[in-house]
Amino acid sequence: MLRAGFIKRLSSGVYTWMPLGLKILRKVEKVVREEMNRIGALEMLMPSVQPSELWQESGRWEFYGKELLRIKDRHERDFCYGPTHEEVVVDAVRRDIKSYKQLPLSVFQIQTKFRDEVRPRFGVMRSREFIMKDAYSFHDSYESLAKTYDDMYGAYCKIFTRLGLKFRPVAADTGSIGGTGSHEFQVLADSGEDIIAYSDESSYAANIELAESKPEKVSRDIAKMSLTKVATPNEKTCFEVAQMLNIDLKHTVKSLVFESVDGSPVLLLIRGDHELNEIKAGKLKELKQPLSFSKLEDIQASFNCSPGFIGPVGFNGVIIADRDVNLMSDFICGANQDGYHLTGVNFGKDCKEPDLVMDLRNVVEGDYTPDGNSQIKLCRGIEVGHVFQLRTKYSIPMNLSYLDQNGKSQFMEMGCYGIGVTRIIGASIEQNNDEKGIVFPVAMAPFEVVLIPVNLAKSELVKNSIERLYSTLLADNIDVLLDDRNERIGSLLADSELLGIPYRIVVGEKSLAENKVEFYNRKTGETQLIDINQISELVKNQISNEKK
RNA sequence: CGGGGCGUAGCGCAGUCUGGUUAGCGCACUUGAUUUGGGAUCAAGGGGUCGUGAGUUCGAAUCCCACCGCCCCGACCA
Repeated sequence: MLRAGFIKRLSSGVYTWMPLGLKILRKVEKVVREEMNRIGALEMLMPSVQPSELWQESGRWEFYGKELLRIKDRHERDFCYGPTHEEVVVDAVRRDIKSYKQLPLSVFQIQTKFRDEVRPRFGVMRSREFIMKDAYSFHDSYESLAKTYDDMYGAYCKIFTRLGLKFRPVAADTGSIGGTGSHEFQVLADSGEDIIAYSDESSYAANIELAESKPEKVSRDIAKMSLTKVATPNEKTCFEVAQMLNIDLKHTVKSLVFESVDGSPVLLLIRGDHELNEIKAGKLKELKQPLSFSKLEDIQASFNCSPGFIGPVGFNGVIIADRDVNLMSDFICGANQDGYHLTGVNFGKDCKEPDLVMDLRNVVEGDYTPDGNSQIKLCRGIEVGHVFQLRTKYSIPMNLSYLDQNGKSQFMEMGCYGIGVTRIIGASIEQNNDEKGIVFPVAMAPFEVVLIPVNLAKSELVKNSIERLYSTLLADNIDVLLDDRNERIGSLLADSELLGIPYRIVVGEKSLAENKVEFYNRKTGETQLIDINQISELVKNQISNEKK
C-alpha cells in the first residue's frame, strides 16, 4: 500500500490516506453505508474525544487499560480518544428514547477510532488510528435484539461479498466490549493474526480463543503403573522429557503456576502436547485478573524446585485440570524436585483429584467438533467485522431504560456491530495480489478503468481520440482515470498494474488505424482489440457484471 | 515493560570499528538534447543542523554520557 502511494506513515500506527487511498476508502464506505441503510440503520456521527465521566459510569475507565488513550484538557479534566462508542451512544439514546414505542432503534457511524496498541504492525492492518463503522441497536426484548442481530449478520455477509472478500463468520469471544453472543467475520489469509477452527463437513467455525472440542475419551483408564521417580537432569520441558524417555508427548502433563486472587499459587494442568488457552483461563474466577504467571521466587517457595520440574504430586493448593488431563492415567509430570520427573502418576492415588476440571486448552487440528461429527481444521484469518449481543451490559450501569406498555421502567437490550473499514482494504490487498501488484475487485478499486495513451505528446490522433473516449466514459458514469503523465509507456502500464485497476484501455496509433483500442483485464490478464465506438458499452457491461 | 537494531540529501544506503582537508553513492528532483508499444540515454545542476543535548579533543558523522524517535523480536505456555 505504501508502494502504491495509498497511504503514508506519519507515526507508529498512524497513517495519512493519500488521494488514491482515500478513493478506495470512500468506495468501501459506500458499500457499507448502502447495506446499513438497507436494514434501516440511521447514520449519525459521534465525537472522537469523550469525557472520562461516561467511561467511569460503564466501569471501563479502569477496565479498558492502556489501550485507551487518555488526555487532559486545559482544566486538567480527563478525556479519552474514543476506541469505541458504546458509552457515547448510550448517553445520546438515553436522553431521547423513553418509550417502547420508539424501539427498536439502530444507528451507525463511520468514524476514526484510536486504540493505543502495544505493538502496531502490518501497516493499516493493526494501526492505532483507524476508521471503523460501528453500529448500535436498542430493543425492548431479546427477541427484537436477536432479529436485528440476524439482520446485521446478513448485511455483513453482503458487504464482504460485494467487496469481493473470501471470508467466514465464526463464533467469537466478546473481549473487552462484553456481552453474550458474538460472531467475528474473518477474511481468510495466511498472514492473519487470528486462528480459526473450522470444519469442512459442517458449518462449525470458531475463533481459537473460544473453540472447544469434544473430549477424546469419556472416562479414565485404569491405572496400571506405579509411581516412579526418574532422573531428568537437563530435561525441563515436556517435549524434552518425552524424548528422553522415548514416549508419546500425549502421556506427559505440564504444570503451570498462576497467581490466585489471594496470592497463593494455583496449578493448571495441560497435556504435554496441548497449549493453554489464556482466554479460557482468564475466565477462571480462582485466578487473579489479568492473568499472571507466578514469579520465580514464589514458585521456589511453594514447590521447592525450579519451573520445569513442577508437578501436582504433593501439592495441596488448588489444582485445575484440563478435561483431557483429568481423563489421563499413568502420566508423567515434574517431581517437584530439581532434576527429576515422575512416571506412572495417577489422580486419587499419587496426588489429589483436581479441584476443578474444565476446558483450558487450544483446540488442535484433528480434534472433533463439539457435536463430535466432524474434525476440526485450523486456518488463519484477519478479523474485519465483529457483531455482539451486548444485552444489558451497558444499559444497567448507565441506566439506559424505557417505559414498557405497562408504564414500567425496563432496561434496554443492546447490540453492537463493528467493521474495520481501513482494515478491509489491507485484508483485500492481502488476498488479491500478484507479482505485478494489487488486483482490486471493481467495488473497491480506486478507479474502474484507466486510459493509457501511447505517445500522447507526439500524436494528435491519439490525443483527440483518447480525450473523446474519456468524455464518453465519464458521460456513461464510469469511474475512469486518464493517465496523461508524460512518462514512458512502460511506466504507465506498470503503474496501472501496481494500483490494481481492474480494466485498462490503451489507445495508440497502431490500433487506431483500424479504429480499435486495446482492452485489458487485470484479473484474467486477457487483452482484446475492441472497436473504439463499442468500448464504453463493453466496459459498462463488464463492470455491472462484476458487481452483479 | 525486556532484548536487539537503526537514525547521514525527498527516499534507500555507504562512511563510524581505527577521530584529521571539501561527507559520498543510487534513485528522485531541475535544465537541455536525443528518445518514446513494457519501468530510457547523455550532459550540466541544485540539495546536508550527520536525530537532540551535553562532554572528551587542537580537531567529532566517527569516541563517551544522557535523551528523543522509529523498526524488529519477546512478554514467562517450564
